[in-house]
Amino acid sequence: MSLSRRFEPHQTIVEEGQPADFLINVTAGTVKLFRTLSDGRVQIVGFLKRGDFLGVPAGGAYNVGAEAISPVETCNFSRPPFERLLNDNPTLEHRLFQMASNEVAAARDHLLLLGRKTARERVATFLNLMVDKAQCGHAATPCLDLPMTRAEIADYLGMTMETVSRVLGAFKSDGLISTTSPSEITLLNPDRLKKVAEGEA
Amino acid sequence: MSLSRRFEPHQTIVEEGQPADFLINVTAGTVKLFRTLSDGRVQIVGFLKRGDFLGVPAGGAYNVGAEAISPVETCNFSRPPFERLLNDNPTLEHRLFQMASNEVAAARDHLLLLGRKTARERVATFLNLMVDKAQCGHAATPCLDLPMTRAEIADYLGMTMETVSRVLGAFKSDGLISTTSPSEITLLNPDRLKKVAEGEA
DNA sequence: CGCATCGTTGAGGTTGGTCAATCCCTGTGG
DNA sequence: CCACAGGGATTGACCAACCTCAACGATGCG
Repeated sequence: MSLSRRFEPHQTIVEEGQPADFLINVTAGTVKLFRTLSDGRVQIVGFLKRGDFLGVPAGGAYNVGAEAISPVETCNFSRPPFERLLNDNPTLEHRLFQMASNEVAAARDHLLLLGRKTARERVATFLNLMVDKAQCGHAATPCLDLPMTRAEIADYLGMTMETVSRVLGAFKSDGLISTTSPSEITLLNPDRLKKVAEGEA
Repeated sequence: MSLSRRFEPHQTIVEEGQPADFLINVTAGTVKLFRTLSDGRVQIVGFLKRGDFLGVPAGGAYNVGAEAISPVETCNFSRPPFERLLNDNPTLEHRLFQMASNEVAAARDHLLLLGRKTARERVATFLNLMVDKAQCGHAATPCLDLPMTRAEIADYLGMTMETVSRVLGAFKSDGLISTTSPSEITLLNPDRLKKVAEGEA
């Protein structure tokens, strides 16, 4: 009833509009979820990490595509037995309901970002978000290892990779961050970065 | 345990960050949900109509503000008894879970819109969405009566009211819509408008 | 009738996008 | 060991979509 699978970076996990036969739990790695327009424009709607679910109800088809960013392991539950499990186990459904509610809340933050924030604010918000997710935030100058490319960051933030790159460059000049490689970013001043993210700097 | 309330247009229903003491069910009218930045920028994250809920879990505080657009009636459930009701009634929780999943799907459409669509595409998408919600879509040339102002449409679409106005003007010149008053819009060519919404025209 | 709110229209500016060249790093094969 | 290829990242010059600011028109209400 549960099936384990592996995916390499760039590999497709589910395609938009595909019948949602499985409920997928990510057990390792990072996954991007996205929606696309017919001419190729992409919007990444979220990243999944260990413990996150994909394919929660929402009708008979996945409403997003999913692709592995780093090497990914998943645990796939075929739907009918899973639905039965839910019926017999209200606590589990309660748990999923909580997760769905958190997703709604996260989506609303994302909507504010895409609808109303400037490029600087978007990138700053993104960095803060990544720090929170990585739970390395207790350090005075937390250090990130981003699994995604500049283009993927751009697709998450509703901008172009060039602008992402320029803004990160500006943050470096401003002494807000430092980098060893493109994927390794240290936040030199988390407090100020939080203010930038909210448009207060 | 359940409390009925009325709100006039412009009246605040809940404030962002307020403790979420009630779960609110809209029984009549239209409500806007929004998030704001400290400098006054607003993003509307959704509209509620009859049957929609506000204040579903998501922790101890509302993560959005809510304001009446048209005269609104609500039914407020104080939280502790409602939680008990949920525990005793898995079917009800199942129902709310479905609604939350639908909300996630809607939010993802909205993210694609805000992150990647042009002004024309945004307005076209909005009109289509309103037709669907109003269920007057079976007519060959469905007619809308929008309860919200141009500024509110703009805040939903992540643009300015001027641009909304200009795009609607362009749609009129293109023969896509006609208007009797600013709030009354007839879709003269729903099929083509759908294509515009997806960037295929 | 006059005020207030909403909507429309116009002129001009700015942010971020586009297009293109270059850099950097890593892996590969001669 | 080094040349080269290829993907990602960076940088620059230019451009356009949309925003800003401001004036004006319509509608409704006291």
